[in-house]
Amino acid sequence: MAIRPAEQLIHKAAWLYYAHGLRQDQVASQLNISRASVAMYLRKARETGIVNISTSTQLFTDDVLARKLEDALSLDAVWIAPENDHIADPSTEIAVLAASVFLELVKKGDRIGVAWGRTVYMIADVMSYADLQDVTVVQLCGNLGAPYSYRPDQCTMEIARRLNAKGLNFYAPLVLSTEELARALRAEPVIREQLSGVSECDLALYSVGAVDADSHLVKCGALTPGEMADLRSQGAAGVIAGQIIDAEGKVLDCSYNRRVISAELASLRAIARRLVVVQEDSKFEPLLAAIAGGLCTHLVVGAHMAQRLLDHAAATTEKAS
Amino acid sequence: MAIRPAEQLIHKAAWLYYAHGLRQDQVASQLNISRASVAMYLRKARETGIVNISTSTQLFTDDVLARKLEDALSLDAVWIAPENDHIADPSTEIAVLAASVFLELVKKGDRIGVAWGRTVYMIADVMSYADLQDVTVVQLCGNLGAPYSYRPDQCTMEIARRLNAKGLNFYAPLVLSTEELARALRAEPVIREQLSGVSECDLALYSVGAVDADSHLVKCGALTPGEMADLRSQGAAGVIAGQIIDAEGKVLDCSYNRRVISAELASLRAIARRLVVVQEDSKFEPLLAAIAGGLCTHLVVGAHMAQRLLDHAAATTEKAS
DNA sequence: TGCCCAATTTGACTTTTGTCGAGAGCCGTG
DNA sequence: CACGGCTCTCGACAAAAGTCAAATTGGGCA
Repeated sequence: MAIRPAEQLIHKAAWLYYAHGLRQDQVASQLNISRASVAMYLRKARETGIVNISTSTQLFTDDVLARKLEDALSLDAVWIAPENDHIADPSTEIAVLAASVFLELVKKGDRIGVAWGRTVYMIADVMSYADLQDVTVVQLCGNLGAPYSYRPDQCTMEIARRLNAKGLNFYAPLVLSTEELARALRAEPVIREQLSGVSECDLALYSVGAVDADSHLVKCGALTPGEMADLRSQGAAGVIAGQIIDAEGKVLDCSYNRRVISAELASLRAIARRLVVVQEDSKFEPLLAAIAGGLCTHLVVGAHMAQRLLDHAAATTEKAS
Repeated sequence: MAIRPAEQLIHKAAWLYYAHGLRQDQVASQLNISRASVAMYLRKARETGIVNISTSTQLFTDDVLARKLEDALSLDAVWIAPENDHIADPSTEIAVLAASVFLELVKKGDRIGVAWGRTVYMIADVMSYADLQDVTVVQLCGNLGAPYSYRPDQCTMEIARRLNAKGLNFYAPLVLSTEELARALRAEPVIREQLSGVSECDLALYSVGAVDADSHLVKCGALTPGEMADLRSQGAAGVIAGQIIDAEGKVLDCSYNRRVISAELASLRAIARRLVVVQEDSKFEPLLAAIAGGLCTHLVVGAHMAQRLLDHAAATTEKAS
């Protein structure tokens, strides 16, 4: 496959069609090819991000509820996906919205930290292609060896691919069996560099995990259901980038956390824009914990969750006064 | 006209169509309106920048000629509009390309300085709409009272409108009749603030004017053809933001320049990205002057001009060695 | 050189989209 | 309260875009 001429043609076709507003048949005659080919080239152009179609997500911030939430929780921006409507699947809706929001937050030259989870992978999956050449996507936490399709490195690479950006992976297990080994591995130059580079990110994308038997930590074998229950009784409230946090959003003092290879929460907090996306209503407490810990500046949730958060905030304020 | 519900509908339609990939009839049934209305909403959405379609201008930098020029003239980036092709009008082609390049260079939160001229207005005219709320467009030089449709304030406002950004105009004549008056006016707080704010811009857009009887300075009555010829014999090589520069790109020491209200060249040079667009082949010397004076980091020209610049650079290097 | 395979291109067909004039709803005005 | 004038909306038609199987091209390999 001669890649150069093909690429050139796609570019030219896209240019004439989208920038000049010619019709497909006019493009075809300019380039001396058939209209069908033009249609195909244009599809490729859209798929590869040579052309970029994006919709403003302003609508979802304009929502009064979103504004209230921003005030109540001191967040920089909140987007609320409608759920009342007859839309097929609310969790998909949230992911689609999150993908748009994410693309709107990315700027040229940005360094983006990406964590791991079903939500993040779902966002990557519905994200449209863009052409941001000098963007770097870095992985925030170690890998889980499980055969799941949403491994941390895959999330990172998929998002990097969609953005036409550089992906920076690091290959270490998320959890090790002993604290000593984790310490030693963290001291490895390759790993240390990656982890210390996290705080230089301009944007982070992650979800928050629940502390229950459904958690990926359990499903992937990092923790047994029993251990999870133990952690819960010790005050575990949620999971961020593979680490267990308590209700205040601080790292829980436990053996598990000491065995994890992941970006420190302080590094995450050093990132100016931290986009948290939550799909499941059941992750209410974990999300509260993340917000309490200052791990979230930008939030995408469903209407349901938004209302619960607002009610909670109102109740807390009332109690305090 | 109830503006809220209409806007909401446009947003929703655009969202369902572009983000979710639904067909127009599906969108129509979701929103309980006719497909024809959906089509109309979508057009409005495109026109107002609620959706954004942009094509990568990478193709035009990939050009070997562009790369050579970047090296030869030490520019950050060069885009070359093809002229050999059977494309209708090369100057329109350059303007369309420049508009795309400009949009690609703008980042969120940017402050953009815009000067004045036929070229700049033409770029504004073909520029597609975008939704960049926290961008500010500032006017770089005073106004000419002439009835031309490309007055500095109009250039600024038009570009601001296209970007859905804030436009910052200042109302002073470009040229005054005495040097004292110009000095006094420059000292006015409103004007001083505007001019000193120029160096804080992140991006500038301007063209360069020729020193001849066709110049707008002559057409608008700021200078007589005779005065222009005089300036030329004194070493005037071009016009940038209403100011006359010599072949080295320095402000020419003349009464005219002292009577002008415009951003100082030093302020312009303080702007990180200075996009210069030249349409006419006749502006070769003015462009050389602008480049010599470091007033240009990003350049959009036609293939013809590009070749001339490269030949000139090669000749100069040869002579020097 | 000639053959084969894969990728690309094409023409014909279907589906989707854009557009236009007619009609309906709405508001301020006389 | 009836009357233009206005915009918004709809249905129907025309134009454009998407799709698919068949044909062609080109390049590697025996």
